[in-house]
Amino acid sequence: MADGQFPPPRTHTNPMPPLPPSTAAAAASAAALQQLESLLPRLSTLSHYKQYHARLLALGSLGTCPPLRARFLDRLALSPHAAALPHALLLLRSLPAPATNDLNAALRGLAASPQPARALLLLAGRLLPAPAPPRPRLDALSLSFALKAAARCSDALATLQLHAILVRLGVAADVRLMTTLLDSYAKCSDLASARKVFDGMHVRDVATWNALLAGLAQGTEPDLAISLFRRLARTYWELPPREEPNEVTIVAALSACAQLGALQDGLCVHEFARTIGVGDNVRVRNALIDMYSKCGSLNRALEVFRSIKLEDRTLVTYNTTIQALSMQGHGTDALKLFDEMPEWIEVDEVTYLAVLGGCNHAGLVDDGRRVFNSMRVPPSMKHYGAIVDLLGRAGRLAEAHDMIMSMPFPADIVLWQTLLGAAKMHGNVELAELSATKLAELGSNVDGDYVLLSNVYASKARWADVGRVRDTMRNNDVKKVPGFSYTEIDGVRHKFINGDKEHLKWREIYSALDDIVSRISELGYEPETSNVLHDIGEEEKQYALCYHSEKLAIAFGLISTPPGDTIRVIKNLRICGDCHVVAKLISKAYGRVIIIRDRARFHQFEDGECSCRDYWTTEIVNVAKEGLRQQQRMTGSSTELLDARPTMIALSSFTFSHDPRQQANSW
DNA sequence: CTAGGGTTAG
Repeated sequence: MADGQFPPPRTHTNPMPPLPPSTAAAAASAAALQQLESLLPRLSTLSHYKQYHARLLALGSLGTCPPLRARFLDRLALSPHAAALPHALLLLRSLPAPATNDLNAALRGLAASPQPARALLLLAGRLLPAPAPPRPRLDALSLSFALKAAARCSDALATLQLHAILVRLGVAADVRLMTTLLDSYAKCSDLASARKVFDGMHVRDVATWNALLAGLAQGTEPDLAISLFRRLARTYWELPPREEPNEVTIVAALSACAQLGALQDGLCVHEFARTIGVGDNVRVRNALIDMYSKCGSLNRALEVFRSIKLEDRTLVTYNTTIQALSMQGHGTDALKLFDEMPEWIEVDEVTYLAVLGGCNHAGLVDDGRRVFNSMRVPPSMKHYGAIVDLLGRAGRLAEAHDMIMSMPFPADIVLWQTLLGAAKMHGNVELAELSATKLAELGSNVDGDYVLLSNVYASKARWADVGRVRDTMRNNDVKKVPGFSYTEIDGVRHKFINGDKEHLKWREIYSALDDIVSRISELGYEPETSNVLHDIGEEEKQYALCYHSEKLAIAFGLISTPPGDTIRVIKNLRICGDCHVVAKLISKAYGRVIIIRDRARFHQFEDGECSCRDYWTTEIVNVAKEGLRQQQRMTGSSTELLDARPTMIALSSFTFSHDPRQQANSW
């Protein structure tokens, strides 16, 4: 059958005629159906699917054999072929009376598609043109697929509505469905609701625990994730019935440790993984590489990498290890590993991001360009971000700007921030102004942008312009991104926020900082106050700078560990230029190795030098990146919506199986 | 028959 040659869609006003009641015909049809059934698993090309569809039509089986029809629809909707899903929807539309399983097949396919929001539209009856065919009853499976879709487009409102519907539908005791619900809340960044669902479940299994654990780990609560993991691990030693943690538990827990840079916890999770016998699992090992690398132990990370047999390594194994080398500034090694990847592993966009990052951190500009030019996948915004940073940082501002201009899509906020940072670094007023203009157009209103622009003006002594930027800041209610740092002492994490006095020992810490400043002043330290944004006096500026969270963490580390011990600090943003200078001087004055992991990479300070060779000290504040990404995920997934209204899934439009009065009437 | 949880990312 040629493309698009289906009979016109049937509606409830134009139903499929019933087959004649002939026993001979029925027998023949039964044999044909059996044959079709055995053919189902072997369908692969779109042509196969169309031929199959044609045969179902010819046999009249679309109406008489709903189970086969639904299974066919399910396979069709999930087929990777681009035209398969639209075809499945066409088929669904042609059914005079779709069954629950037909709907579920389409929901499943849409939920897994690049536009998951369309699954919600289908559920709300807004994907089928009027007059819509009668809609089938929903079951737990329908909601499971819909929740998956809601999670994939971070639609918190849809998750809430689906929660209401599943309660009304009487399936709120279904462990799998409730786990999906929990997961959806977590993926929509509503961790409070995810926890409530967890707490309200009378029966849980390991997947339920894992869903909450992963949600906390990847959200804003890695500390809670580790507590939850401890709770789960404890039950392992109890008598059955108990939860059996598995490799998924381990991967999620390692992810929390990686985010926190919690080496002690990470080592415990590794030990526990061996105890429960999943220490050899590749995904566990991939997560171990990441955990060790983010905890600053590149050696342990590489040890795990080498322990994975060549044939067991996956794309993620390489991506993670290349990223580990990149973060430590080992760009040449990252490139080498990239070149050594077995040819049977197809590289992806993450591989390129890791390699380009490695070139960037090591200042390998030409290698980076070469890699970018030889990319085997179309470069995304992030790849352009990496190459623009690479070129801009190296002072090749014109090339960086050309790169932005040559992109097949308009630059986003982060990209202009990158160019602005580069313009600041190299004192290019024109590009700084251009970037700032674009940032204003795009609605960015974060302190870092203004600071960079005002610094460029200040470097050219254009004080009137500096004042203008400050006025704009005052008028615009500028957002500030709170910077914080952690340091771990004897397995306990201490968190510091800029200028905070929450720590029990804050007096000692501040007095230690005063000592530090006077001691490194003898080595020639002068505070670099131009980085402080507030419109405040010089003395206050020094004060604000002096108590950056990483300085508090270093000072605390210095007074809490024996002389000679390495001080490790983790920071959420990029380290500022002044803190970088201070860390170098402390490492010299106090004979300490200081390792700071910032948003982008590791800095290892030793004897007055940093492993980044001062190539990586600008203070671009890549704020709101998470929020931005989420926003892009949502809008990206909604581009093909019929309209921009939120998908309201009206409770009143459903029939509920436990209500006999409504059950009889299937719309 | 068809469902849930996982690592890498400017």
